[in-house]
Amino acid sequence: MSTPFANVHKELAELLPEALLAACETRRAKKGERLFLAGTKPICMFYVGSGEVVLERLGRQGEVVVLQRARHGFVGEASLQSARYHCDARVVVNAEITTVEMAPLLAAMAHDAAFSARWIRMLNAELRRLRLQCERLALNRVQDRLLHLIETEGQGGRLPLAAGLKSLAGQLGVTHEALYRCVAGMEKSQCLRREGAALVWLAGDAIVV
Amino acid sequence: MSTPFANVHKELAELLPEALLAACETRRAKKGERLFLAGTKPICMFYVGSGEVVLERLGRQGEVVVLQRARHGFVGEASLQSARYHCDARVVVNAEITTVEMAPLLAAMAHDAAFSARWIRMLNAELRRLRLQCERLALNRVQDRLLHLIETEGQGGRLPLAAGLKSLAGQLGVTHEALYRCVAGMEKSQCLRREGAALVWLAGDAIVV
DNA sequence: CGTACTTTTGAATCGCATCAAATCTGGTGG
DNA sequence: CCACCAGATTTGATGCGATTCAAAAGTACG
Repeated sequence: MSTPFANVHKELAELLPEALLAACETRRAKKGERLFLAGTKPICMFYVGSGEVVLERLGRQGEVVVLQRARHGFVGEASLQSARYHCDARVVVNAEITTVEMAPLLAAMAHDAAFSARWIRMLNAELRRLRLQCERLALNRVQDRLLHLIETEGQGGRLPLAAGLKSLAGQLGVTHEALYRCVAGMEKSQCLRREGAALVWLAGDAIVV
Repeated sequence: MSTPFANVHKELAELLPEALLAACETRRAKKGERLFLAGTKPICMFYVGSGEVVLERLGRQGEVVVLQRARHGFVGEASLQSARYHCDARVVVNAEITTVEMAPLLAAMAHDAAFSARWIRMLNAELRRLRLQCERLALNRVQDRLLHLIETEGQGGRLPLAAGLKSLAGQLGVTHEALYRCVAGMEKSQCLRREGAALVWLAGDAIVV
C-alpha cells in the first residue's frame, strides 16, 4: 500500500496534501448525531466516507427543510471561510466521518496551488450538482422529480436508498405519502422496481411522452 | 482613481489580479444574446456587471428551466475546468458583460494563492445562494417562495425586478399566471407593493403564521 | 414484549397548472 | 403621428396532483 493513511477514504487521499492527511481523524458517527449546528462557528470540516448525512434548516413554521443529502464527500464546505454555519448536519445512517481542522486546511491552500485547484474543482462539481437539484425541484410532479434524480444521480438507472423512502421524500421536496404512492404506481406500471435498498428504473419509456 | 481599469466593475477589480484585469474586455450585450450554449466548450468566463442574464436548460418536454438569474457576478463559473457547458446563458436585460479568457485565469490561479482563496470564497457564496434557492423551491406555495426570495435576496424588504414578473416567475419555478395572481392578492392584502421595477414587502406580519 | 419509526392506504381539500381570452405596453415602420 | 405587432400583463374557468389529516400495518431494536 503506497499511502500510509489507509484509514482515510481514497477520494479524500487524492484531494488533500499529505501534511493534512496526517491531521485527519476518522471515526464512526451514529444515527442521530449532529456534526454541527446552524449558528456555531466552523472549526473543522467533515468528510462523509460512508453512511448518510443530511444538511437541514428549520423553516419559518418550524418545518424541516433538507438542503442536501450526502453519502459521500464534504458537508458544510461552503462554510470554509464563514463566521458560522448556515444549517445543521445530522447523521441519518451510521457513518464514517473524517474530520479535518479548518486552520491547517486554510494554511495548506495558501501555499499549495495544486491543492487549491483540486478544491475548486470539487466546489465546481458541487455547484453543478446543486443546479441539478434546483432543476429537479422546479418539476412539479413527483414522478418527474424521481426520474430526474435517477437520471442524474443514479448509476445505470439504479438509485441507492441508504435511508429509506422517507428520507428520499425530503430530498425531493415532497411528502412521504406522495412518494410512496408514486413508487407504488410506477411499480404497478412496470417501470420501476425496488431491489432491496435501491430503486431500479426499467427502461420502458412509456412515461417519457 | 487608483486603478487603471476603470471600465471594470469594482467587485471584479477586487477579485482578479492585475495581470488578468488587463486581459478583460467589457462590452454591452443586448437582450436576447446568448453568451454560451450548453454542450459547447468553455473558452471564456463571463462576468455580469449590470443588466440581467439567466442560465437555463431545456427540460425533457422542451420546457425552459431557469437555473439561475444573475444581475451581478460570474455566470457559468462552475464550468471552469469542465469540458463543456451544462446550460445556456441568455441575456434578458441589456447588460454589461466582462469577458475573461479561461487559460490566463487558470494560469493565475496556479501561482497566486491569494487569488485562489478569493475565488474559493466566491464559489462558497454561490453555493450558499444555491442552497437557499433549493430551500425556496421546496416551499409549495407561491407566496412562501416569493417571501423567501424577498427575505434572502432583497435589501430591506425591497426586491429589484429588472426583467419583469414573468422572468421572476421562472426563477421561482411557477407559472407567470400564478405569480401575477399571488402579487395581486398580496397587494390587496396590503402586504406588498409594486414600486416601479421593484417589489416592496410591507412589514405587516399578517402572513407569518 | 413494547416502543418508536417507517411504510402503506384512504378520503377530503387546496393550490397550482393549464387553457383561453382580453388588455396593456414598448418599439417599428408607414 | 398613427397603425401595427410582439411580448408582457391580467383575469377567468376547469381539472389534476399534491398536501393534509387520519388510521392501520409492518419492522427494527433494546
